[in-house]
Amino acid sequence: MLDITLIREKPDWVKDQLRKLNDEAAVARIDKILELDQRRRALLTEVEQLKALRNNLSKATGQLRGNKKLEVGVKHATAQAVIAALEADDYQKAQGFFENPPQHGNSATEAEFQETMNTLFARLGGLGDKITALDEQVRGVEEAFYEEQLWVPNMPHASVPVADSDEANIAHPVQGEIRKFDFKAQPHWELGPALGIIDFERGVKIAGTRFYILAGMGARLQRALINFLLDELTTLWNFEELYVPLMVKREAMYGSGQFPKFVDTSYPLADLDMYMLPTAEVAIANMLSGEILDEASLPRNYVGHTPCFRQEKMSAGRDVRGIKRVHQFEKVEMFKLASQDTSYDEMEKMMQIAESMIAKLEIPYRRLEIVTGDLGFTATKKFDIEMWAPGCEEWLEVSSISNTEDFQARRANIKYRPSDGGKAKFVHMLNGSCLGIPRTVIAIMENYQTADGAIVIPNVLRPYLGGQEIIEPKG
RNA sequence: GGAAGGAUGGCUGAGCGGUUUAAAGCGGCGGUCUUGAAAACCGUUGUGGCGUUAUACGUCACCGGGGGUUCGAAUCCCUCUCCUUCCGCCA
Repeated sequence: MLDITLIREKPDWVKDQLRKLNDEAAVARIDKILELDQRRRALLTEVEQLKALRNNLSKATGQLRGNKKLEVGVKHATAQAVIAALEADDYQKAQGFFENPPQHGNSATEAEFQETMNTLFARLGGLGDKITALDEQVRGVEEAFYEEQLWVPNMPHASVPVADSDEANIAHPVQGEIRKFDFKAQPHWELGPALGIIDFERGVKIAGTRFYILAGMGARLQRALINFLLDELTTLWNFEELYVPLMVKREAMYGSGQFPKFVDTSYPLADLDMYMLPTAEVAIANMLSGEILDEASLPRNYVGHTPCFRQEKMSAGRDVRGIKRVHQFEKVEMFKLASQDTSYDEMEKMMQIAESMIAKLEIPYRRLEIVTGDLGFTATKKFDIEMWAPGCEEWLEVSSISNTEDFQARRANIKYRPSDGGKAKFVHMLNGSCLGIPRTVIAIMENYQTADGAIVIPNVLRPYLGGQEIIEPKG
């Protein structure tokens, strides 16, 4: 969610940014938002004035009734004067009578005074009805106002290259050696079944297309990789490991920005209003919602390993072979909450961490700087890290590192108290994979394959596999 | 799954339909005193929205969430969530 003050003060600038993101629909929403904002503020001013009056009049009425110092006659005369003012819709004047009661009372009895008070209560009811009606209008306008804002993406950082499509993303130099093969490198969807470590047919049999089973050393290799990554992150890089719910409430999906725009890519649970986790980011981003953190506790580094569940409707028919794009996959996710001054430094650190893992796995990789047209909904700036897969002959996105600045923090309402004691500010929230597991498995299989279809296990993973060095065909 | 009791500011805890602003204590912050500290004393203390002459002032909302009753709700009613205790079941 954007800061409404920004939209109010620089609407044209905001629209320009949205055009860089190719989001014409959001551009149209800006005028709608401004209009709703105006209506909302006008209504608020009106209803709050009435509420202030009601508060004063109700309080004064109660005090008059219980007042033991004034004679009944004076109280009765006051009530009558107030009633007359209310009938003329002159609330200020009514208030004045409470503050300065008439000098001389009449000869009313206690019973007559109570009777008159009941009339006074009834007159105040009219004010209450007006307030109720206005409150309803306010509620309607605010709902529409909020709903519109939910569809507006984050603003790109000034440093993000402006371009329309992902084809313009800027590739940084390749790190590591791209291996030269003296035989035809096979794709993992050939290697896996031949070695008996990936079973596509039986995965599809039980769950449908884009599901698969890892078997034997395939499953163990995945588990070794996950353990390697978690161990590095927790012991070397000071990340706190989290085990999180794999199903989350609807609010969580809104908080991290998946909803409302990407409802279609989620797996809802029938009748429960809960959703299968599309990424650990959703769970971790919402974990601290509504809280105010101490600046001294920032940055907070979290790592969560979870399965991720995605419908992948957007890419129906694409990447259907192998385990590159599937409905359920493992991911080790880094998540940071940082102060506003440090978030881009923290972003750079996250990239270096992810790259250090890939370097240790000894797989060639490169950084990809994402242009405006490919930024996505929540990020101000994004880098992908890609591994080379010589079998399918493509660069595989194994990590995507985003700074969302305060966009998610506004939705989830997470702030920090600055060390100098000033007003609470929204935290900056960053997320980045380290790493996407199936694609890393693909890269390992294809880079480490031998001429006879075996797979050498990367050095750093061997301790996790009882020292085993190679996965060989059976028999 | 059943029964009962709860949920109040950073924390403890009073208030249970109107008697100035949610009492009091603890903690935090600032100050006085002190060579320094402690103690004591004084002052101060949350979040969000709206308005304005905008580090300030005014105003509205917030006592677990939502809805209702009422002229007026922390207080009464409904509902949901969570917590505690007891019973049942259980990896």
